[in-house]
Amino acid sequence: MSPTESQAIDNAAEALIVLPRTSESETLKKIRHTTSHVLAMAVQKLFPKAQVTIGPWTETGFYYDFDIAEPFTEADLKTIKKEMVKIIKKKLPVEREEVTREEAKRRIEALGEPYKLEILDSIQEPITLYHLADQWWDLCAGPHVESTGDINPKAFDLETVAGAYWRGDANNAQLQRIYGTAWETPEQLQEYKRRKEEALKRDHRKLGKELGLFLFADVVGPGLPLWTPKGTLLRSTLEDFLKEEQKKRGYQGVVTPHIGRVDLFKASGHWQQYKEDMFPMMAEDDEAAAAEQGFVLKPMNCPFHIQIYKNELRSYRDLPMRLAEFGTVYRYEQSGELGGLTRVRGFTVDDSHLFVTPDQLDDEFLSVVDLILSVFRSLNLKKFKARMSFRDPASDKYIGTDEVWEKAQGAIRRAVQALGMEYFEAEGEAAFYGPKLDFIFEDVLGREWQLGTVQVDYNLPERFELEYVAEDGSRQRPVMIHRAPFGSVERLVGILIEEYAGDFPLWLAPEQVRLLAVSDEFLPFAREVVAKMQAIGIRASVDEGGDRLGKSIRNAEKAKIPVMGVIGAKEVEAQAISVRTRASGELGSMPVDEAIAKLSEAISSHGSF
RNA sequence: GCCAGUGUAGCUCAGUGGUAGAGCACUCGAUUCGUAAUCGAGCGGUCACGAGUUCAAAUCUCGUCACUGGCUCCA
Repeated sequence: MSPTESQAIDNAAEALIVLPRTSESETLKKIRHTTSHVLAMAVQKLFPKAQVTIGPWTETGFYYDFDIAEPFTEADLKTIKKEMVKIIKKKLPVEREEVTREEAKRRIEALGEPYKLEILDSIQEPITLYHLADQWWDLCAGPHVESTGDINPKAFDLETVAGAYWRGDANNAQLQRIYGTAWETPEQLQEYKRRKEEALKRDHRKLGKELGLFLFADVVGPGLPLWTPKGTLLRSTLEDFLKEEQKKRGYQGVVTPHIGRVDLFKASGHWQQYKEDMFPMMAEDDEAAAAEQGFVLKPMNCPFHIQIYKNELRSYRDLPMRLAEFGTVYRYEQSGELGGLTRVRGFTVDDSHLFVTPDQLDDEFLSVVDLILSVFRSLNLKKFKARMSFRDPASDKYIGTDEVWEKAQGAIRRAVQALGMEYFEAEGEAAFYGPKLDFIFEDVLGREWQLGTVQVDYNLPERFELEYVAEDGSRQRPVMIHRAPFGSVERLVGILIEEYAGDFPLWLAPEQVRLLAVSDEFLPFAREVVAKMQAIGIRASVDEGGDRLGKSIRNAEKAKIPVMGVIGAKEVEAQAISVRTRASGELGSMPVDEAIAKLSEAISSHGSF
């Protein structure tokens, strides 16, 4: 779990035990580094054939990768942990030795550790070895604690085993990785485990099921979510909100089909560069299939929007032209990559393609970033990182010339500098047609997901020979901006569920108000009140369950409904409801009209009741 | 796709070789109740699917599918 999540679930009372990230604590760096070596030593003692590779710290612990024929089991972890405790209790001194490259090579060869040899080739001087007394040593840069006795045997744990590729490359051998965590005190370890469990309670898959927002059905297929009425209300509210924002900024809605000819995607380059991520082509017969004549499900919306642009000869007076669509796309993600709503095979992009003149590019890019940031503000999303996603010049997975890429990347760099925002740069993260500015969020497990994105594209206008007529009558090529503030509605909903822990703000809540009758005789009045609320668009309902009040309240609380209205004899008499909110509890009786006015105001201002 | 784990009622889970259980939900009946669980009865499962071992399989073996964690990959 990362600190951003821990902050989210940290109440003042729970923050007594501080859990720093490894990068924030020299002590934890040393403890975790040394613990990973103790792990490796223990593994090699128990499994002499295991070869060591690397064992770095992570922000919450450490891991070590081994090459071993038989993968580790959960039971092995217990045995390994016992062996580690033994090593810790021996209080072996950790000794640093600086050696020449030749000497290191000689010693590693003597041990027969080919992976270490490869590492040696890739590191800079000084070359240091760390010894656990005279019993074990590893090529390592440190830092370490002074003795294995400095590791608290009650403050570390082995968490899980996993496969991992050598040097992160799927073409290389698959190694066996053991993940562990280590802290200064047993109390920190307990707190870490507690927070991890706490975080899991807000997992969007768990809450999505409990709140009845979406589901997956085996017969429909993996990674293809189905949205319930409640989940659909949530999605639509988000979509409507963004549509309104876009209307204010000169966007025009379009609608395009879910499938198109292969030829379209050949023209765009998708068929050549993106085929592996697409569902297989549908062809009428074998002959058509052989000739690559068929239809594919769209993995992106851009080629379709381009056709709309191309439909007429455009003038510079028409630009910028901003075509927007909530377009559902399909990508054939590998099975092991699917998970909840954050990674699916069919999802809806809040897509827009802006066709601009070169002169308009910078301003238009800035205004898109402004829209994205304002959307995040409205959703109260504060914990994100901005990533400039550039191409990897060494890779051949991109289309277009170096010159054009330099221009596009330059435009993004100018924009983030003009905005003075914090960002980081990542090579190899660009789309195949252009560089991006991406906005990255974290899920409950600390995994990072891209949500919003803006992309500068000189390549598709070229490939589709897009033009506009300039002031001087000449034909010019427009630049395209691809952008999606949400990124994907599915992923956004997943992240929002976790951010809010299922407690949606009033304006987003699928069910905003539930009226509870103290006994059945008050149901008619409750229905009357609900009808008034529904008439002005408030998502209200009556609990018709016939339960006692306590039970009805419990049900509404569990459903995380923001506002409850209790109705009994007194309320009917006074034409009022007794308001109870999820956030603040009982608020007392309030005339129906006043309650409705207040609700209505809170919803439209995105405030709370 | 790769490594590992999991799959029992709508949900959460118990059941480790001898013909399947609990709580909640749902239905019905009684109760008409004032801020987080009223009482009782009933319904509900080809134990993911398919093979195999066995006198006998939810339980053991193999395969398939799905999910979970990790790797690779990505909105």
